[in-house]
Amino acid sequence: MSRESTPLPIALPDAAWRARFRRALLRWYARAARDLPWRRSRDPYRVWVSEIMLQQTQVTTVEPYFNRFVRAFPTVKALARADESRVLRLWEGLGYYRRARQMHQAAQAIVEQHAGRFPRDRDAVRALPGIGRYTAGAILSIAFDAREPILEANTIRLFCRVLAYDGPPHASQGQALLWAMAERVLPRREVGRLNQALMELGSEVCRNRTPQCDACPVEALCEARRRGLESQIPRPKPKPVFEYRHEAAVLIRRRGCVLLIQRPEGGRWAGLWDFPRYALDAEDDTRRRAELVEHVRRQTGLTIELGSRLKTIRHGVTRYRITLECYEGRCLSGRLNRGHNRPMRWLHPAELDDYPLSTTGRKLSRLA
DNA sequence: AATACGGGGCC
DNA sequence: GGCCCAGTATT
Repeated sequence: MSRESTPLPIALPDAAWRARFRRALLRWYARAARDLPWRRSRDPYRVWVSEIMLQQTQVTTVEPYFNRFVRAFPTVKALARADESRVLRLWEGLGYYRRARQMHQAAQAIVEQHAGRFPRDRDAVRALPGIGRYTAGAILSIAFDAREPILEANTIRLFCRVLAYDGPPHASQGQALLWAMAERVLPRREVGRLNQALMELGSEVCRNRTPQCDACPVEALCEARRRGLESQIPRPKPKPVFEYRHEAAVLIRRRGCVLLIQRPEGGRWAGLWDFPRYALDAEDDTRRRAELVEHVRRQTGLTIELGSRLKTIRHGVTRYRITLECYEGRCLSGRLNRGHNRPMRWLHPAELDDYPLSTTGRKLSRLA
């Protein structure tokens, strides 16, 4: 049977080139590899945890989170039987919280369907929530030396330059080319080592802004370097348009407790706890604060008296940026509105440690 | 193919 | 302030 596949935009290197490339890369990696916590063991569970945490997250950010996490949950089974709120608590500040929920769910699936042993089968791994093509390839190659390719930020940049491919790397044509390259470059054995060496080279030498071509083991094989194009490849991504908005967060106090709400399912920070927040017009201050008292009364049934403004936080969030003004409120009367669909609780400040909070919520909790 | 999903590192 | 980061799932 014949399948019509779109031809690759440019030709892939031949076998002799690939052999030279692998040899130079591995020689360099033997000398230059960083000592990272998840490289000290090939336990598939640890490899898995690291790969999930490293999705869209830099190595230096992940390191402390990884160490705490595997200490708290050393095995798949330990993770599977943990409370989700404890898992989220250890994920606090890392972002993309769906990763933590999906990893927790996947751990339970591994216990039920694979007797608690991380599966070696490609399709079984891909079937786990939160594991896509990259992460499956990374785990299978690093933990089991399966001959599986990977493609991620570092190797996209590396391959684009080596091949002098200046098309958009995330479009389907670019992805086809780069995944094909990722597969063709693999050796027969020690696949995990090679995949990690590719990422290490992309991260440490073939850097985004300032490629260190003088220190690169494959400089002589790099087509972008040969043409002097290394600083123009890959082409920068089109920037998303941000929406700017203002919100107010309120610390409402009553008898030594503060009011928390749980963020609704389906939205941002789903299921995490937070201080009540209200969208505001960025207008004059007195009117804003009067509106705020009314918002709180309508939404919670509480009558509050606002104290001083505590601080203003700017934080960048995907696709919009919030300026958050934090007010202190004292609860004068009223009770929590039962009809409101968001769960709310009065909590002692000491109890806040037991609840997974949004990042800004955690910052606010230190004021409580 | 486009979009939602976070927060911090680093210039 | 902007750009980027060991991507995945959904529409």
